[in-house]
Amino acid sequence: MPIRIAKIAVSAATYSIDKPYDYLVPEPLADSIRVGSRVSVPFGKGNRTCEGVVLAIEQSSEIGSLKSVLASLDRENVLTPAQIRLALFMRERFFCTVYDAVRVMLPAGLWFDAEGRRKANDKTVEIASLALSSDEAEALVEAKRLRSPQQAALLDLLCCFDSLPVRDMLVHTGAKRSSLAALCKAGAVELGEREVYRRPKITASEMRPLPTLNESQQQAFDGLQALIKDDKANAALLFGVTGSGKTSVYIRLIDSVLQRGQGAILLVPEIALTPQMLETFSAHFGEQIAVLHSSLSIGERYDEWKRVKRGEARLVIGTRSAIFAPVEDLGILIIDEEQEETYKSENTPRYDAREIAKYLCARSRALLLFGSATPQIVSMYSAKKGSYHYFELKERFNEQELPSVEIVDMKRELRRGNNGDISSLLRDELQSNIERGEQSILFINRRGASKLVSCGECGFTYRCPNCSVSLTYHSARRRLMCHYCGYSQRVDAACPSCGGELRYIGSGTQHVEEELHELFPETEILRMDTDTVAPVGSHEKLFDRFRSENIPIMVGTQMVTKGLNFENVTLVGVLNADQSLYSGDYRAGERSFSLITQVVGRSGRGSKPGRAVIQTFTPQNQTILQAARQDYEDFYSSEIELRKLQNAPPFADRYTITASGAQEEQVEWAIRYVCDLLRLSAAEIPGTVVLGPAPLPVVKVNNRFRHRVNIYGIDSAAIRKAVSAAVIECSRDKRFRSVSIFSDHDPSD
DNA sequence: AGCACGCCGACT
DNA sequence: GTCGGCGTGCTC
Repeated sequence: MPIRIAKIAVSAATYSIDKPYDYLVPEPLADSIRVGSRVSVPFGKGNRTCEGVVLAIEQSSEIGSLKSVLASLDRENVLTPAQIRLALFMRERFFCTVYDAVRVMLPAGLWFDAEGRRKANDKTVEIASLALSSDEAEALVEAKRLRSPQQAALLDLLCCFDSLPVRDMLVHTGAKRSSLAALCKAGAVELGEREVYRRPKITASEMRPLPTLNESQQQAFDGLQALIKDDKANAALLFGVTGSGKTSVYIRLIDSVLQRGQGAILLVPEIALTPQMLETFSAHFGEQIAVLHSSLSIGERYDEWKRVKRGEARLVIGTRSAIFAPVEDLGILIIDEEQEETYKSENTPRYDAREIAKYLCARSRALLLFGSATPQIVSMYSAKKGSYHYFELKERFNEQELPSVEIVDMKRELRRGNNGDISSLLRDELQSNIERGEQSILFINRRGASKLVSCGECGFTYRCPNCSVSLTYHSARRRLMCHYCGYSQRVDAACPSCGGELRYIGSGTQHVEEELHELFPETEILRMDTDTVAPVGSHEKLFDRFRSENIPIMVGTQMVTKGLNFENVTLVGVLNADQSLYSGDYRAGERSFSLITQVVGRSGRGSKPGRAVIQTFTPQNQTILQAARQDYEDFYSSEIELRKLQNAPPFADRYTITASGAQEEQVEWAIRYVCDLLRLSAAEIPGTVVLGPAPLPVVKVNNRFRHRVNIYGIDSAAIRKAVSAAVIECSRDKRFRSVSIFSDHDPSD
């Protein structure tokens, strides 16, 4: 008799021991255990039960000394063969276990809590249906009319609709449950259950016809549509300045894919997934859309996932993790604002949705479309060298003029005796906007937006006890907080070290708001920051207020830079443009350019021309000047030269290995060992360099010290192999037990 | 990571 | 004798 053996990826395995483990499939479970279903299995010396996913099933005549699968956890295969392949790909690409990959691919509702209960179940409603022919039922209605009017009403309702949810029937007729029970007992009505979906609320709207395209949109659309029909694995970059109407092109492309009977995925950065945006898509695609993002409830996400898996929704719109939606026969995968860092996960598995997108499109011969007003340098490089098809939307919609931009030198401002956050030019511009009844937006770079508390006499500053950073003051909570571990404490009345007076430095949004109040005492100001712990939808409400109440000035961080169109905004100010330029990361330039470009693009979206004021301490900085001119081409050509000199992407791929632990000497010892291993294998890979080890800029977080080594090179596959081998060897080495080690592809921290 | 096994010292 | 400390090695 042949024996069935299941190859299983187990949840208890760490990266260094992760591989398919063989288990016997006991005869009674033979039917329920399938490739792609989850099981529970014993693992390790203690045989503690853990979860596993079946990767393959093989027949064998050997009766080895294998353990047996304990139970099946799914009735169906929750993973398709394609998803299993993807999990294996992710292990190789992102240095995670197969189970880590599986965990992030499936919706949270499918997972089990500590008691082994599912976190979300299929939701059903109780329905009542007619158990009689309509003639009999109508006769019964007449018979009941006088003595049992409630029963008659219920029956009457069912004569019109064959079956209805019980709740609705009772509410509608005002009948008691007992009346329905009586009808059941009499055999006139049957009760049953029907599955329902928990859907995220999208503001309902009338269906709209497809958008008509202007000439340049039409050209891009024609070219891209040809690539869809091509049935090859094509990738394309759509470069479109802010306001050039990329969304209309997306809509037409998605429509064309759906018409062909294929599926589509549209990824957007967290911040762009606004109700307005969803409303636009729902007005074109209605019920075909499934929405997947982090603020859905577990049940909603689970049901949206089911709708995709069952093929009922063929267009998925969502943030990073929506890349895992099980869309059959993918025709197009669009990544909007492809430069956004939110597409890369900072937790295990440290996946990049853009990398997964490339993999998926290559496999399913779908069109991969990256859209951006400020593409990543690496993407534009691919386009220039021809590995991506390239399309451009040149005109702003309605042929609006780009805003006129002024750069203000804040050093000069300081010399003139203005040590506030608002330059005199910006003040004058704000003044004239207030007088004209037009709106203004002021943007504060997030990195500069925190407030330090320090002693004026002895220079004391508050430090986090768990991390190597200063605490920042959050006026909303009136407490000192750590951005890294969440530690918070109250602030003292006087310096705890010398008793001197404490000063608050830095320009938080609140600080700017106060300064504005002094400058314009009569004017209402709306403040919006990312760090205020805000309930879902509250940003929307603030934006709505800003629009509808025509509030003259809005001050904010990151939030205010993205996507939204405000007709009446004709002035934007960037208060500290330099803040993001000098972080030491090779992407700092590209981040700043993108940020400033987007802020400036907020101005003049309506009929009136826009202005922008950029305040900086380095007014000659090339990136700032290029962003001010919205000159991507120029930025690209200088930046690409820089990258060549730095041997940075796209000229070399970068991987890192990070060691962390409570004792810094141990961590340093381990990372030095990793570094040696890496140098040894890098010597065998041409064009590869190992840099480091070095402590991270913030060396201690949550009482753990972090040190890192970088490896740069062209042969990515070989480098990944070397990196993986080094990580495995080091984590198996008992000398480094107290140290944990992980690797990542080009992290941005 | 997490668990058993084993080899050694301290204590009933 | 034997209980329990932690160093070592393996996980189908």
